[in-house]
Amino acid sequence: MRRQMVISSELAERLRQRGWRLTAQRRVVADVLVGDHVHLSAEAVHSAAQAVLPEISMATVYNTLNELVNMGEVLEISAGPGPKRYDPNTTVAHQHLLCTGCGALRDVAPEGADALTLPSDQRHGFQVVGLDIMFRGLCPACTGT
Amino acid sequence: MRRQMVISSELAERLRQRGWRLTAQRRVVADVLVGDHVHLSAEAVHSAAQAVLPEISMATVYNTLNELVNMGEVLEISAGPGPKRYDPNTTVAHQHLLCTGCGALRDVAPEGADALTLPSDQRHGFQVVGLDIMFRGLCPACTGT
DNA sequence: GTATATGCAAAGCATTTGCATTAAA
DNA sequence: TTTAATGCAAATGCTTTGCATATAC
Repeated sequence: MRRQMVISSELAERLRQRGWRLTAQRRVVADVLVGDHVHLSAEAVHSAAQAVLPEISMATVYNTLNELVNMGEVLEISAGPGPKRYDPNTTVAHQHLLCTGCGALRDVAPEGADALTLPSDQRHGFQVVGLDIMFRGLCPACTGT
Repeated sequence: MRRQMVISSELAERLRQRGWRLTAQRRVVADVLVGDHVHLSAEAVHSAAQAVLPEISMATVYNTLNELVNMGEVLEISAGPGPKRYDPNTTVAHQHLLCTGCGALRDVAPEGADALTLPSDQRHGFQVVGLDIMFRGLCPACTGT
């Protein structure tokens, strides 16, 4: 059994070294975004951040999330209706499984993902950079029995 | 050489037989949504529809698109920023290639897509129904030489 | 001290909704 | 004739932006 050690601002500190101006707000947002199967909406990040720093604004949360996405430290996921979600799991390649009933989202590692390629006659002259896979289904709670 | 024959309402007529109340507006929207590599925004559908039926409203376009999506006759694609797009190609299984520069979207048939599965220990109890694959890259125009 | 981030409030865009009118069946 | 679709305009939800103030460096 290992307890979760709160290493405040592991990510934030790393970004500071890259020249990121480290504010209390940014540190809190970075601290919220840790772990697997974490797919928080901006709203959820804001709530969690407010628990620590009550005066943090939505605008700052959005600004910070967009910076983290542009820096490649957080993934942005648009799935189904509702707001975008933010996924801090960038170190391990993974895909997603979405419940079309309730929107629940899980990280998954499908089999055969490496073998998946786009033949050159299918590339339409594009320079292909990456791919995202979204499995759709119903979670246990939404399956009805 | 084969000229495109305008078969007015092929889709619309089929849906009428399924009990869809066939109005001029719905017929026009259905007529706009034909072909491969067709990924129109609601706005674009509205413009194209207005060329034929000037009085058609955005609300009706959205209503109709949502019905077609719910009937499984049109696919809804959320990719990157900007509005959703609508893809009438539902008969042939296919995936998408997105230009992250300009948003251009192409239908593709990747290799190895059939071999792609989610092992049961990765399903988190979900009943898996399908999957979407989005290749990301830069189109010829956005590659900069 | 200076450049940059913050908070607020307002604006923006995409989409949905309520309701009286119109049209399909 | 009846039931459902339309158009309009207002409302919604999410996200971005402008600007004066505050803060990291």
